Amino acid sequence: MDLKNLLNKEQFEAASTINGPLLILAGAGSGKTRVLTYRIAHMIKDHDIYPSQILAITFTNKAAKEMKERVKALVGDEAENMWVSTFHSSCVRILRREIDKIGYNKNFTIYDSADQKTLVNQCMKRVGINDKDITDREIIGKIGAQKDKLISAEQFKRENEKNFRLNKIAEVYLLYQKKLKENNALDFDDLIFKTVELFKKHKEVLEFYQRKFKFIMIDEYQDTNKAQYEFARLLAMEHKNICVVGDDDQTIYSWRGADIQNILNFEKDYSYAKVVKLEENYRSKGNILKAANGVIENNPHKVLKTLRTNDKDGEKIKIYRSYSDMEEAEFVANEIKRLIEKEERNYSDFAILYRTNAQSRLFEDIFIKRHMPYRIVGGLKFYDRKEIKDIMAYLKLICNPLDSVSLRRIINVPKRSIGDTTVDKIQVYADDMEECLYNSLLDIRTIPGLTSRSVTSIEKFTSMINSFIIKKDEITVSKLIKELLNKSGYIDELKKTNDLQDETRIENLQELVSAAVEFENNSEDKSLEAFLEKTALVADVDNYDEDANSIVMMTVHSAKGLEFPVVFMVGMENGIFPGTASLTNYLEMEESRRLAYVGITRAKEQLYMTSAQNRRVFGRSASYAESDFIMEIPKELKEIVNPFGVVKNINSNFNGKTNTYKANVFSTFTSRSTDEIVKKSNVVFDEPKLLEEKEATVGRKVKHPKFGIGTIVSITNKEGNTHLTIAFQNMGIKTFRIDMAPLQLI
DNA sequence: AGTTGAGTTTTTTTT
DNA sequence: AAACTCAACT
Repeated sequence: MDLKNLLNKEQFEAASTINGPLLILAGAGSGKTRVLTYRIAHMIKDHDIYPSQILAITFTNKAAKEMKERVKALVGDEAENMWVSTFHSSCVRILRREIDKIGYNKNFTIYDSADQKTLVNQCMKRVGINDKDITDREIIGKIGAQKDKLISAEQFKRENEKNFRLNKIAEVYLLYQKKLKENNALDFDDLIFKTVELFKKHKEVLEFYQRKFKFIMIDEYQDTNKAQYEFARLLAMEHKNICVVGDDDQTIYSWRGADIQNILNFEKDYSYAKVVKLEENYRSKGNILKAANGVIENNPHKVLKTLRTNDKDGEKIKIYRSYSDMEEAEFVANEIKRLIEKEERNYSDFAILYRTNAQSRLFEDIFIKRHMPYRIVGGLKFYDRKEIKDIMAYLKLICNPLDSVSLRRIINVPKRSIGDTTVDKIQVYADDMEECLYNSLLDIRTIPGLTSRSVTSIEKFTSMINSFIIKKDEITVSKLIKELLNKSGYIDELKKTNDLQDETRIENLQELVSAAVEFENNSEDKSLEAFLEKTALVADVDNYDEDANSIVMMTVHSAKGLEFPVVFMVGMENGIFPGTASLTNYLEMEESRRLAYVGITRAKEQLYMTSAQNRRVFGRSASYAESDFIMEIPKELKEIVNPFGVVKNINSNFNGKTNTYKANVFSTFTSRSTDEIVKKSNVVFDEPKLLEEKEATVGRKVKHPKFGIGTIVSITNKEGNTHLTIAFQNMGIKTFRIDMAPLQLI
């Protein structure tokens, strides 16, 4: 292959380095996917490497599919033998073959977050935790964080004997793991955790996969956690042919355990590692790239790379601030209409990016009203809908009768007069006999104290499930679902009501049957197990089709790795983006800023940033100041627009008045000179004037003579007096009465 | 056992 | 504003 002509110098360097550890620092839009695909094609075509020796890990299933397709186009069908998938999918594939060695059955069930929640709640009850003291959320978070760090329940318990609270959590963690095993189930984090455990406990298994995967590639390496890092390290130990790609400025998953150190320490972890930087951006116009750099520069970070482009500057970043959130949505809709007419754009050229899923609502409303086609990626996923989850629970049970979480979910859905009390009695019996709930159901006649009505119902239920267990390998998944919908009485129950929602539910279930048919047509392995696996591990973004002609809306997180001609970043307000958590925690703030960076760099040609002076949040009205991230974009790169498309340049009224405590404001956020920051962020210091009540809004920055500068994080009313809670940069969080405190607006 | 209604909570971000 | 939870009712 003539790589030299297909790639630029750095890209060539990266793609032609096959052996040994390689770190590719790839800035946004620098063509890393192109490099990775050519690198693989080059390995197969020019170095006679078997595709089956290649493991490539991507961040989403969509990226995996795309990469495989592109390699296939270059080298032909033999590319099918490569493993290109996410960490989770690769681990499942390994575990399906080997998990019996660590005491699970190969037909294990994957628990989604709802199943996980149910089970954790069961465990909490058993351990005797009042959910007022410790919430399930906190426990689920803690358990997940431990698993991401490869800390087992036993180890976590040992390390926290002295801390009452953590010790309680550790007890839940222990019990939770025990129950997962009894149910023959793994949660998402377990998929990675258990694979690493398997590798560590069974040398021969590890050696097999080490020998198999002589060449390993990992994309989005900056977002790997400890467990994923370890998975890769173990596999690469033998041959050391590991190539990782990433960008430290795009770490946006630290809340999921992603550790930026993984990429920063790569050269330490793998000696003689070669480092290649891809610094030429082929995606965005000059102004967009400069804006992105302007923002990310406010993070204290090592400058590992500098992105540049040869493209024209293009249009300025358009800034719009509306009166209300509804007006913001209207503005976006109008702009899209205008650009479609004036610049002959298609609906599919536009993306609306926000920080939280809940923000899609208003945009959805207006697009419906105006008959503009749109799609939402993320939010309530198809497979998260109640009716779909119910049917999936049936399927999980049929596959793995040990799965009592799924069993309990559907034993009385639709209503079969098997209530909680009855199930609890059977559960007690099952625990005594040390067998699974389903087995006890089969022994129903030997269990004392049940009404004859429930016994009959249960026998009817088990004989139905049994018949499906027998059938599951003989009929197709779609056929199985259809029969299930009828025989279980699920559809009948929905048809009985006049509820409009139930009609939608029936449609959704038909959609599920279609999804099964599609699966049968496209999948190599057509088993029920494969279907469940596929549905458990898909992200919504995996189904995003860039060719459909509609506006797309999603969170900035989901948009990672994607690009759009015109991007609207909406809700750019302190308190929304960055969120409130970022206002009090500088690490959160830095992550938010990276998120903003990711958002900005999604845009190819035009970028809008919009905000609203007033918006409804939790049904209450709230007002937030314009996002700091907008201020961080150098003023010569942006222009203010109004609803009529009129543009005006920003003639900053920056009065240059320096202030002694400015250093305090920004010192935690940046290592750069404060004067420079002040110029950049357009901060204007007014003449001393006390803060008035109507000026106090969450997210606003204020000055206190003693504590310096802080951000208002909440406003409450106590006994007729307005109290402000203010987070100071260096002095912590304080609460004041607005009419007493000598506060000054900045 | 199942329904209704009041009261409570929700917002990060996802495999 | 909507979705969810819990307790008192039928």
